[in-house]
Amino acid sequence: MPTIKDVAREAGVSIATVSYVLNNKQAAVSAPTRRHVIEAAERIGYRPNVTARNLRSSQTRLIGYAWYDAPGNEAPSGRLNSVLEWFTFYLARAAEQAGYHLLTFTYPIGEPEPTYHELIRTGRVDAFVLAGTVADDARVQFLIEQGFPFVSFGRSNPEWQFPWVDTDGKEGVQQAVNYLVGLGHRRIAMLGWPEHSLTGNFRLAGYLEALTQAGMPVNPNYIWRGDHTVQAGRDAVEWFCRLPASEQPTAIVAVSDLMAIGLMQEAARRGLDVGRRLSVIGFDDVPMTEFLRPALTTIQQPIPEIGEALISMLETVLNKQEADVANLLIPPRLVIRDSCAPPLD
Amino acid sequence: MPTIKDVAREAGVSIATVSYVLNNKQAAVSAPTRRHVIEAAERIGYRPNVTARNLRSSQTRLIGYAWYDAPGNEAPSGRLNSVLEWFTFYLARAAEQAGYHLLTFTYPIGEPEPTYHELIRTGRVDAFVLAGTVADDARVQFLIEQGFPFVSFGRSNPEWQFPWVDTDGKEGVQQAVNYLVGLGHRRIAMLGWPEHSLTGNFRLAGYLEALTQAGMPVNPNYIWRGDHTVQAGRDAVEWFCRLPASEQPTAIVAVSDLMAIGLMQEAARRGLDVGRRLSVIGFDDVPMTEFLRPALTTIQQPIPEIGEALISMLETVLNKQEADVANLLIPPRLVIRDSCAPPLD
DNA sequence: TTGTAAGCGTTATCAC
DNA sequence: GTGATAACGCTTACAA
Repeated sequence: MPTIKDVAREAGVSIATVSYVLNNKQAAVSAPTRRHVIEAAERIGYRPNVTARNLRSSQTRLIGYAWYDAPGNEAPSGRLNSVLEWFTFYLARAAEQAGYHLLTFTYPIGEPEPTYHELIRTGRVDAFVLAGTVADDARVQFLIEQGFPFVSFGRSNPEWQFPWVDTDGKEGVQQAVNYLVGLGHRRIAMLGWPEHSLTGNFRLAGYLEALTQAGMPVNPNYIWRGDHTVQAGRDAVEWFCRLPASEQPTAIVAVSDLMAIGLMQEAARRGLDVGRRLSVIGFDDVPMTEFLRPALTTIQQPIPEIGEALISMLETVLNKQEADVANLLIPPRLVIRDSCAPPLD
Repeated sequence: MPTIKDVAREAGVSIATVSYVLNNKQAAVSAPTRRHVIEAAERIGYRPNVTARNLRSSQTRLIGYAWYDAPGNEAPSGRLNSVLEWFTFYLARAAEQAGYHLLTFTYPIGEPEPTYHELIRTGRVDAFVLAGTVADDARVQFLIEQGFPFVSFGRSNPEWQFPWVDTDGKEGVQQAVNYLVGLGHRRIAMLGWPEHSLTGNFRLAGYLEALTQAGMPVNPNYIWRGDHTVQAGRDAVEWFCRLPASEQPTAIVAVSDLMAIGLMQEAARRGLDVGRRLSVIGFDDVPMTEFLRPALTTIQQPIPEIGEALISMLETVLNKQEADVANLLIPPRLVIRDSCAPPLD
């Protein structure tokens, strides 16, 4: 590989001049010299060595990103959060446009700190992007403690000050419930996540808010909590079907597409015609949803925007000494397909 | 961050000695000195700076991996190849165990070379891992041309010599067909990919081979080709249903789970009881498959092994001057679930 | 306007 | 056994 010395020799100037020209730093380089340098660089196909540049400027232009965060994600059956997978593409692309690359890594479940710490101490990365943060997230806590730059896709404890971007799950579910109310539904149920789930609680809050705004009472029987699995969706249907016929919900909003799929499966199995007799709305717009029968109406996360927002936020964090913490809540979009209809009765 | 100088000062030795001890290179360091150095390093929490080390040893310990390779992969509807997504986890982990990290990047569809070239010329990575290679793959061709180290998950043109690991798709489909034959099926169809698909052709070869070995004739009507979409699966059912009733297949092997899902959907819509009246086998063992009704019998790719094999192959490529090209075909495994039964008639 | 040279944090060659 | 020191390829302060 040609080095800066080769360019200098080729152009008949010093390496400093080459550096000036190629970095557009010092304006005071004569036009002819500049041209010679550029042509020489072009001629011998010179590109600055990233490692050397990094060493000199004590940075890496690498952003650490751990792909797998939730327990159980290793087996195929656990690998169902396609949203995060889709997310990485946009994150990587946004990073590249900002002159960074993603360094993706893994860590043992439940013990993130050593891995993050090692990456920091060896100067491997300039910053981290977190995803799938939870309440009391150990990574957030650790990175705040270390004072190491990071941004997060997802919130954590409200008392922790750190830069994050998140989907406004509350707003999303509100849209969904409003849509169902507009369709004429009065018995609307919510399939949520366990109470410790931050994200689940935001989404549930949207459900409650929308009902309140519509002047509808909250029926505790209409809130069923389960894990992020297909089975939880099936269980929910079983639960709702146990209610007296006149009390059974005519529409269900699920906190995730995966659970909505379980909902649809079990409803179909029981002869409940989803999209007619029962309306279902998911959350995420996971790839599969549009191929379901009926195609699932769902709340689409603004994944590309989130990726871009995170990187732009990270640039701010990285450039400013004074990191005034910014947060960004991006409203999702209700994608209306075929799984909802006005109630039959 | 403490540097090697700090350790030297703390231990009262020179930086050379510190380096010797920490790299276990020169045996000739007295035991007490060695101990002092190790303790000093421990005490001040020293870890060698990766960038400096890399510059000195002209390597990066970074493996470039482009996540998104196939056209149409950007939109959620295109992002359906969860196998590749699952794969990355194991690839990243194997890389880490070998002392490397994955640098993930993206490139404009149809124009990979400039991105790969830039990564090479700037000395960003030591090697690449390719995935989703196709016939006449531009990346393979380019990297061979450049003589830059890489390994590939997937084959390409047979006349090109390069290190790859692949699932033995032929063997996998043979297993599937043998299983169906054992169940008593005589009218077995295959849902394949278009003719230009290398992977598709390997899998189809398994179908043909198995039929031949079972002494069964090949009925051209039993081979339907389509894209890697759910819709292709639906179309296939339509096609097979157009055949005279006595000729209609009692079992179908699909070249991918996604297409098998389309198969199942359309069959169900037509009242064809999958798992009883019609047997279906997929390929990949994508996450969703076990939650389908009936749970899909499918050919599971040995993803973790492939990731590990690739990294171990890459280490060979990276360490040997003389890169004698190795290839590895790993047999997949038939995962029997509920979508197959003996034929009814 | 351009060149000299220091220095980023290592590793490794050579003295001693 | 251990310590100076050169070198990796670059950026940048300072000198010319």
